[in-house]
This record gives sequence, structure tokens and C-alpha cells, in this order.
Amino acid sequence: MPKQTFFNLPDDKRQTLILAAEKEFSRVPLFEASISNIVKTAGIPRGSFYQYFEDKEDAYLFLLNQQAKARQGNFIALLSKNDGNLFDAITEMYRLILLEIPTQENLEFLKNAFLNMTHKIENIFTKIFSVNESSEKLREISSMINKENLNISDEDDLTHVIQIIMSVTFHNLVEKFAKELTYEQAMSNFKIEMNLLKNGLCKQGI
Amino acid sequence: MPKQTFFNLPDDKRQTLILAAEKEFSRVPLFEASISNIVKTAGIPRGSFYQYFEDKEDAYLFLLNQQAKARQGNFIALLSKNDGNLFDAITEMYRLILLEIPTQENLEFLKNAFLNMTHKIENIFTKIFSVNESSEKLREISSMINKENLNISDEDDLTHVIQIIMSVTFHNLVEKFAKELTYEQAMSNFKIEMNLLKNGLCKQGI
DNA sequence: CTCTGAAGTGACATGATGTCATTTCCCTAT
DNA sequence: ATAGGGAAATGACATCATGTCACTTCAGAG
Repeated sequence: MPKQTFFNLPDDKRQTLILAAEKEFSRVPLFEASISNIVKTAGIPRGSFYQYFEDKEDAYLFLLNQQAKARQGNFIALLSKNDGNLFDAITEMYRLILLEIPTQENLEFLKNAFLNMTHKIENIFTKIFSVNESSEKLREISSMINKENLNISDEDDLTHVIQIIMSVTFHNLVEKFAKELTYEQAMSNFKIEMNLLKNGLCKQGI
Repeated sequence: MPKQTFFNLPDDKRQTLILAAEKEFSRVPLFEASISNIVKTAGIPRGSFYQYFEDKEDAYLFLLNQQAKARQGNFIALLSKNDGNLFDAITEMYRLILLEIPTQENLEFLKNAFLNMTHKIENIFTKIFSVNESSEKLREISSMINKENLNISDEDDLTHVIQIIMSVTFHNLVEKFAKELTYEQAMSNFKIEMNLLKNGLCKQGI
């Protein structure tokens, strides 16, 4: 959280600072962004930055939260518009994000927010499991998968199935470590989600 | 990729360096790790490090790839053992990772690999959508979701359903930006995966 | 008009990165 | 055995970023 000083700032000065930060975080991923650049762009002394924010990430998180708030009402509105249908609402949300981010230069940092996590590491998870599309291994693995029971119509679907399972597995790992879950909790969550995946998130015939 | 020089190194020296790097990356997340610490621990001059690696990330990726290779055979073996059943294999893989990481101190960096991505940012995606468990908003959103058609037995399942959808959505966003997919490609992939989620990844009755 | 606490300021100590001129090592050819 | 040459090793250095702090300025209350 930015310090109170930041919120006490006159609107225009605060806005200048926000724009400068957005610009810097849009230029490069978080870890490369430099406070020096932000203060230079904003035309404020270095010390002032630390008067307002704890550090670089503090500013970054503030920007993300700003965006979050902007989208909060958005998603709720979408749910409402789609009669509570989670899939329709999230699909529309996804569409809006895809459409919005490329058009606003200062939102580039949101795109970086997603890429940051992978950065040059590309997809760590993919690396750890050695499953990436250009790899021989993926083909080997794909060929070994028993497709009889999978609900897929072609090879392309299989790739998507793998992607889905990997996303969910990855998410579970992050949760496990971030929340310091016990082994039992982590396994239990994982199994629940795998079962949901197998059986489908919607009742049949819908 | 590390430079050839690194692979030309005598085994013991290379191993010392690997251990030093693992130690440093296990100590702190990637962006805080310092090359100075690695060379100090390994007892090699600073310049040598750059003789072997491009930079910090190069070393980091090398370590991850090493782990990847160690697990590659692993996963294939698991698939084979489980008659190609993807769910069983991945569940066993997951279990093994959970069991293995906490016991080996020098594998702590793998744990960091997952946490890195989220770092202090926790779950950026969660922030952007303002859906986190402690938030009022999640309750509000949950209450608005039409649960009639969802294949869930209780409120707890609903949380898992949301987690799954978020993981997959997040993954799609990362893919979109990392691979610079067009809007159409990104939407198409997303819809395919959402449909798979709705209908289930396995044929009924399995 | 003065006093006081909050905010602003920028020089500075510290420490990290990547480079490069120089030295050392080791293999090969004579 | 030794001279030559290319690869590898070395560590001092230029550069740059961070966070701090002593000092200054400001603005509002009395």
C-alpha cells in the first residue's frame, strides 16, 4: 500500500506520478523497471518517491489494484448480464481484456503483469515437465496417452486437454507453496479439481 | 543456455558451481539472487561466472532444465505404469513433487520457481479480477453465480470450479501474450478449453 | 506573525552488474 | 623439450540502481 502522503497529494501531481509509473512498468517487466526512470519522468526528486511508496513493487501493486477496481464492477455487471452464467461472463471478460489491453499504451504494464510471471523463463512449469510444443517429448508423451476415455475429437483437442491439466496442476502447486498447505490439503484439493475436470464443470445436457 | 566453457569444466568444479547456484536460488527468489553470492560460495572469480553463463537467468534456467530432465523419464514412466491414464499419471507426478521438494534443501529453488511467478504480487490474476478468498467481492460474485447448471455438490466445490476456470483463463492470457497470438486465435483457444471444461475431459461413465 | 509537524529534496553510502585488459593454462607442432 | 597460440581465468573498474538521511521548505493553527 502506498503511504498516506501519496493520497494527500494534489490530484494532478498524483496523476502525473501514476502515469510515469505506468509508463515505466509498461516499458519493461517489473524486475527491470527502475525507480530512477519513474522519478525522472514524473519530474520529482528521488526522495519523494520513497515518501509515497515503500518500493517499486508497492507502486506496481497499486497500479494493479487500480485496474482491479476498474474491472471489479465490470465482472459483476457481466455476471448479471449473463444471468449468472460463469462461463459466459468469463468469456466476455476475457474478450474485453484482449480487446482493451492492446489499445491503451499505458495498459501495456498489465500485459507485462502476465508476462512477468513467465518472463524469460517462458513457462517454468512446462520446462519442469518438459512438455512444450516444439519438443520431441510432447509427441512421445502424447502418443503414450490412452485416448480411449478422453472426451476429445482430434489431436488438437488433446493439446488443449494437456494445457488445461497443466494449468490447473500449476495453479495447485502455486497455491500449495504460497499458502503453505500441508501435503494432505494439497493432495485433497488437487484430487477434487482433477475429478471436476474429468467429469465436467457443467451438468450434462446443458 | 550456458556457454560451452561451462560444459568443458572438470566435473567437480562444475558441480561446485551448480551447488552454489542452487543454494543461492533456494535462498531467495530469482530477482533477489545475486551473482556475487554465487561466486563467493563457489569460490570462483566474478569474471568466470560470465565465462560460463550469459547472466543470472541463464544459470537459473539451466538448473530448471536439469530438474526437467530428471523428471522427464519420470513422467513417461508414470504414464506407462498407469496404462496411459493421464489423470492418474499426473496425480502421481504431483504427489511425487510434493513429497520431494520439501525434503531436499537444494530443491528449494524449485519451490521458489513457482512462488517467483507470484512473488509478492501473490496472484496477479486474482488481483485483477479482484477475486481472492478473503474478499467480500468473492462472496458477492459467488452469490451471483447461477449454480443450477453447475456440476457441484456444495459451496466448497464452487470455489474449486472458480479456481479451475481462473487457472485456465490465466494460462490462456499468458499464452496469448507470450506467443503473440491474434485476437481470433486467442479467443478460439479459449472457447475450446472452456467447452472442454464444461463438458468434462473424460467420456461419461469412465 | 510565529511555531510546528508534515512533506520535499538531493547527496550519499552501499552494493550489484557486466566488461575488459591482462595473465595463466594447456595442448600441439616442431 | 620447448615455443607458440588459443582458450580460459582473473579481478579491477565503470556504471547504475537502491534506500537513507540530514537538511530545507511549506502550510496551517494559534
